[in-house]
Order: sequence, then C-alpha cells, then structure tokens
Amino acid sequence: MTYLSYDPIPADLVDGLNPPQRAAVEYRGDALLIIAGAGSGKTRVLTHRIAGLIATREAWPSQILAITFTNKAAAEMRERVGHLLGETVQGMWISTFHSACVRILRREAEKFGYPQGFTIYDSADSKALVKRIVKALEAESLGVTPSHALNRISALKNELIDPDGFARKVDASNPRDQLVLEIYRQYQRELERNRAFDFDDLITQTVWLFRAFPDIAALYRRRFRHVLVDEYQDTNHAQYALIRELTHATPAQHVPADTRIELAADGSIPPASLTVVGDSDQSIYAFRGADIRNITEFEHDFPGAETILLEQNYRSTQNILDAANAVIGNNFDRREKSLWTAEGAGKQIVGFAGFSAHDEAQFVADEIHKLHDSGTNFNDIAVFYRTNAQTRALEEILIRSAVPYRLIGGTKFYERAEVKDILAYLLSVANPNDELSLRRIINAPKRGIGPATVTAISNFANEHDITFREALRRADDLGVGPKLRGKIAELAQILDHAEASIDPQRPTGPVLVSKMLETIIEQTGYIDALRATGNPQDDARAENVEEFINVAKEFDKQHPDGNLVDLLTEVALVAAADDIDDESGAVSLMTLHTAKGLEYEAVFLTGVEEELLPHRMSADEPGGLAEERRLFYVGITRARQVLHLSLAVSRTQYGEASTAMPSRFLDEIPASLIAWRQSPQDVMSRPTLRPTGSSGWGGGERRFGEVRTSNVLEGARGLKEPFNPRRGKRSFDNTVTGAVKDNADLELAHGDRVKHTDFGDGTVRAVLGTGSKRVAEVDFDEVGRKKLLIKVAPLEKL
DNA sequence: TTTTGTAAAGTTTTT
DNA sequence: CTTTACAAAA
Repeated sequence: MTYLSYDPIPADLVDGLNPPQRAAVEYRGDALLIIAGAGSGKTRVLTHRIAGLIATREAWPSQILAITFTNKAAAEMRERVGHLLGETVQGMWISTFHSACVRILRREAEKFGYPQGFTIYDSADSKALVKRIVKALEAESLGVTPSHALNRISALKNELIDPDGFARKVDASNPRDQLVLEIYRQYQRELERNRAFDFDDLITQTVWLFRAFPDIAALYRRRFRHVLVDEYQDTNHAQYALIRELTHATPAQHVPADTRIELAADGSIPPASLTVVGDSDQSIYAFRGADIRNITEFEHDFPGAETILLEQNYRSTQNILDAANAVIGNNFDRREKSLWTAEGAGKQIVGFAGFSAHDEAQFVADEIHKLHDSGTNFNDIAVFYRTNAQTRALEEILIRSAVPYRLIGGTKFYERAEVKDILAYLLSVANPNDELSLRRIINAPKRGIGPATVTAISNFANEHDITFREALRRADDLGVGPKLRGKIAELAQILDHAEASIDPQRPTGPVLVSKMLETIIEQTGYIDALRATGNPQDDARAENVEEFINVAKEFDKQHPDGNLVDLLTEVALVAAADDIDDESGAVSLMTLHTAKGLEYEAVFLTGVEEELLPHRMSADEPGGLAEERRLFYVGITRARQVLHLSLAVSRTQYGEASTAMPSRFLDEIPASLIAWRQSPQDVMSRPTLRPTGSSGWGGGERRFGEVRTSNVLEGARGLKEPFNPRRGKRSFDNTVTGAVKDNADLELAHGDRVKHTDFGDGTVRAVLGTGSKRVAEVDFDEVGRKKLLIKVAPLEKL
C-alpha cells in the first residue's frame, strides 16, 4: 500500500461516522462498492471520501470525476464538497453522465467531423424524426409504431449495438425486425446529417469515441485517476462501458508523451480507482435499460473489489423503516439488507382511502394544512404519485384549498411549443446543419410557407447537394412565387445576421446571447404575431416566450463568458428534479421516479392502488412487479417523520369512472404500523352518491370487515381501527368534485354564512390575503375547518 | 395554405 | 376527457 506515504486523513473527515461509513472513506484500492441503503448517509460518505483524497494529497482536484444522475444531485455534491474543501472543488468534474459526455464530445467534436455546436435532440425531437421515417416506410401497417421503433432503437443503443451490429444479429425472416433495422439505419443517418445526437447517443458516442481514438481516451484516463459513481444500480450497459473505458489501464503505446503521473513498470498508465455507490433495492429504471447486474456482479467485474454495507438509517423513524423493510422483503433474489435507526419508533403511518381521486386529494390538502398549522414548512412536505396523469385532481384541490405547491417535472417549460420554436431559432444559429430545427421555424410565425414549399426547398437542396440552410439563402433559384421568395430570403437573412452577431471574431465583439435572441424575435415578429390574435391562450404563449428571454438574460448574467452553445447545452440537459427550489415555501409534487434521492419531513404517497402501483403495464414485463415494489419502497423511504399512504376506490380515466382495488403492497405492511383515518372498507361500505347532508353512514350500521370486495382487503387494513362515532362528522357522503367557480368578486367577512358545493354550509372564520389570493378559513357544519381560495371556490354567500 | 371541423386514439416511469 | 390526425372548406 503506497498510501502510507501520504498525509493522514484529517480527523474531522471521519469523526462522527459509523464504522462502515468510516471504512468507506478510508479504503484505498482499485475498486470499492458501497451498498448504501436509503438514508444511510451515502452522500456524506462520498463527499468525505473525495475530500479525504484531496486532503491527503493523494489526488489533485482535477483528477476527480464524480458522476451522478441528475444535475440536482451533482450540484448538491459540489456544494457539500465545497463546504469541506473550499475553492479546491472548482477543478473537479462533478456532473451527470450526460453533461460529462457532452463536455467531452463538444471538446473533441472536430475529431469526428462534427461542429462544436452540434444539436442535442430531446425525446420529442427523436419521436418526430422516427415518425417521419415510419410514415415514409409505411411501417405502421406492419405493426411497427413510432414509439415501438423508438423503444427498440433506444434499447439497442443502450446495449451499444449500432445499425450494422443489429444487422448482423437480426432475424432475417422476421419482417418487423427488418423494418426496425431499416428505421434505425435511416434514423441514425438523419441524426448524422443534422449533426445531432439524441440522449442515448451522448453516452454511446462517447464510448465509440474512446474506442476509435485510443489516444484521446488515454488523455482522459490520465486525467481522471479517481472515478466515483452515484446511483450505480441505475446504470445501463452503455454507462457501464463508459466507466470501464475511463478506468481501465492504458497500454504504454498510447501513453501521451508529456505524462507526469507515476506509470506502472511496463510503462502503462495504471487503472483509475473506482468507487460506486448504489442500492439494488432502489433500482427503478430497468425500462430505461438500467441493468441491475452492473451492481450485483461488481465484485466479479472488478476482482479484488471491496464491498461495504451501510444499513444504519439517519433519516426515518423506525415505523417507516419497518414498513419499508417488510415491503422490500417480498422481493426474492436480493442481497439481505435491513434498515434500522437509533431514533425512536415515531408516529404511525397514516392511511386514507377516498372515494374518488378528488376525495383523496382533499385528504392530502387537509393534512397539509394541519401539518403546516403545527409548524411544518410547506417545503418540507412532498406528494408523490405513480403517473403524471394523477396530478390533475391533486392540483385542482390544492389550488382550491390554497395550498402552495410546485410541480416538479411533468410538462416542462421547455417542452411548450412556443418555447421549442424559440429554441429552434437558437439551434439553427448554433448548428446550421440542423434541418429539423429549420423545418420547425420555417413557418413559425406564419409566413405562408407550407409543406409543399418545404418539399420544394428540400428537393432543391438534394439536387444541388447543398444543405437545407444554403437552399434557403438561394431563394431566388427555388422556382417559387415572388412573395414566398421574399419571405424565405428574409428568414435566411435573419439567421445569417444572428450568426454573425455572436461571432467571437466580430470587430466590435460578440453580442450577448439574450440580445441576439431579442433581435431575432423582433425581426421575425414572433411575439407580435401571438399578441395580434387576441386569443388569451396566445397571450400566455407570448408571456412564455418573454419568460424564455429572461432565462437567456439570466444566463448571460451568470455566465459572462458563456456562449450560445453553453446555454443550449444547459437547456437540453435540465431534468425534472433539477428545478427543486428548497427556498420556496411550497409543497413539492412529483412522480415516484423523480423522488429518488430526495427526502422530506412529511410524505404523501398517493394512488396506492392495484393497476396504478403496481402499474398495470408492469404486469406482463419480466421483473415488473419487483420493480414496482422497489418504486413503492423508494417512496416510503423518502419520509423522515410522517408518512401518509392514500388511495381512491374509484378513479376516472378518459372521463369514465372505474373502480380501483387497494394495492397488494399495502398488505405487505404490518397492520399495526398503519392508522387508517378512513379505511378501504369504510369507504366502500359508504352509501355513495347520496345527497350531501344526509345522515348517511355515520351511524352504527357500518361493520368493519363485513364488506370484502376481495381477499386483498382482509387482514391488514381497517380491522384494527377502533370504531369512532365522531368520524361521521368529518366525512361527507358526496365525493369531493373538481368543481370551480369564478368568485373573484365575492366579498366575505368573519361570521358570514356560506354554502359550498362539496362541503355544505359553514361559517367564515377569517379571511386572509388580498386580491386573487384571498383565502377564506371556513368552519363547515359537517366536515370541519377548511381553507379555501376564494377566487375559485364553488362557494356562495347565504 | 390555412382554418375549421369531426373522428379517433391514448397514459408508466425519464436522462 | 384531452390531444392529435386527417379531411374538407375558405
């Protein structure tokens, strides 16, 4: 062990760590696997390990490469390492797989004949491209849909199989596979022609780059002597290959001449040290190609690797951990691992079964207010769900109940048509070869250039062997009418002008990116066209465009030396979890997938129903159920103090109501851990659709355990709950609806009697806030106290 | 070419 | 229920 010659690890980096954590910080060797259960302090271990390598002078900051899955996780790690080391953190690469690869690819672009400003296509772009190819091949009639083809292509890329590789192994007698092959070929050809990469390419092309240019690979291997990978259980084969490329030894013949690091006896660069952290119980990205074997076979892949198990949890109460352990214990074929905490049992898990999704959402809203009233900040509360479609009911009720919330992910700002249009202008400037972007903007705003003209331009470009963009410049030769000619030339001129204005060689210096963007918008009249329609939706779109200009301005302010390509890279790689703003006083809403890696004081896990969690789509996938269970496990383990599990026994899909069964996963939690506010039996035995105000089911006719719609309901739930005659008071016969009303002008004051569509009659207790944000606190006769946003509450004054 | 209308299809999770 | 696709009309 050569490390004895280095300085010792400073005590403050290991003090306060438990023995396995400490071992993980101190271990020195080529390969280290840290199996880190949820909440076991893995980020702490990783950051301390990095800091230790620097403090002992075993590594320069520039020799560290730390890889995470989200920018958010990368930013957090950077901040925490910075906290330990100060400025030193600047020289480290702490980034996601994707941004690290983009950085490498942009830097080496010329080596493989790409412009440094190549375009990154998002999933929508890829889909549009595949759609066009599928249509041209009439593949759909043979059962190959665009999404099917896209899935196949993505899976192939994740396995590092290019079109030729696929051609070699494809079943020649299977016409559908032959079609997929042809689509893959054309798709890849199109990407290349546009000088674009899709998301998967970012990883795979970096691997190809390293394999095709061993001398380039050697530069990176020489540089990165310590590679650390977070969430290793979610790596796919391509990412695994990338790690291998970065960490294996470099034979002497490829070692660069000016290498100053210590070489092995045979003149080669020794392998870099690799640390991976993961938890196979939290592997939830198999659908994206994540291969759990990367972690389960790590010791086999890296002989001599050390494995350290972190089981002590510093996040949740024992009750929450007991539930999590019980659930995940139903997955067979896993390395035995059991989370425990030194803190107490904590509160019981709260269960609630609503009649409808709105009913469930109302429970969430009410509980959030209770938590907030007792001192929990809104930003310490999160609501999780399996599918994005579930947000609608939640949002409706949260708005109505005056709960401030933020949607994390979902339909993102950058996916809006108008923002994509503006982005396409910038992409066209950055990468003139990007025909897809040009096609997008050629008639936005409306210039009278329809599909026919676009085809004419495209044909002209093909005939003369020039790019689409160059064809635009030669508008006069296209053989189209004079009016169109003028429009096309104008567009070409606007783009050329924009391109020239940010040229670093420009005599007066390049113009700011935001300035260039403003000029484009002004010259094209994009915003003016939206404002002119008088359609309120278009006004909103115009505002989104203005919002994007602000993003660009902010970028210019934050990155004085940044260029257009940097802005576009940042925009292309923003992920859902990235824009979580911890400072805002708002509840966070997100899917279970986005929740991974995060933690909250109080968690609401909604829609815990059969067909939803586990999702029906998972039923016929191999290992699907186990992955759904892990997803549920991830959700449970995000909670520090309070966990709520809720469901709705009926849910509307495409406007049609359908009944839902409680999830089988609920049965896997010991009954004693859950206190049901309203159990599935309660709600299913409740007479439904009775008019509000009837005495309903509140009396003694309700018998627990009597209504058993399926054996799923037996045992665990409801039966333990003591009968509570008061419950009739806080429940309501009608289900909560999504009804809203424009009440902007309604004046309310203390003592007013009001009538609410869902909650019945009540007395106004207080009115808070002003204008459209006025909130009424009402004591309802039947259902107790609620907070209501007056502007949208279905409320009238009596 | 664009607008307008009607019909059909679609929802798992995401870097 | 929503979004998207395609056809016919302006």
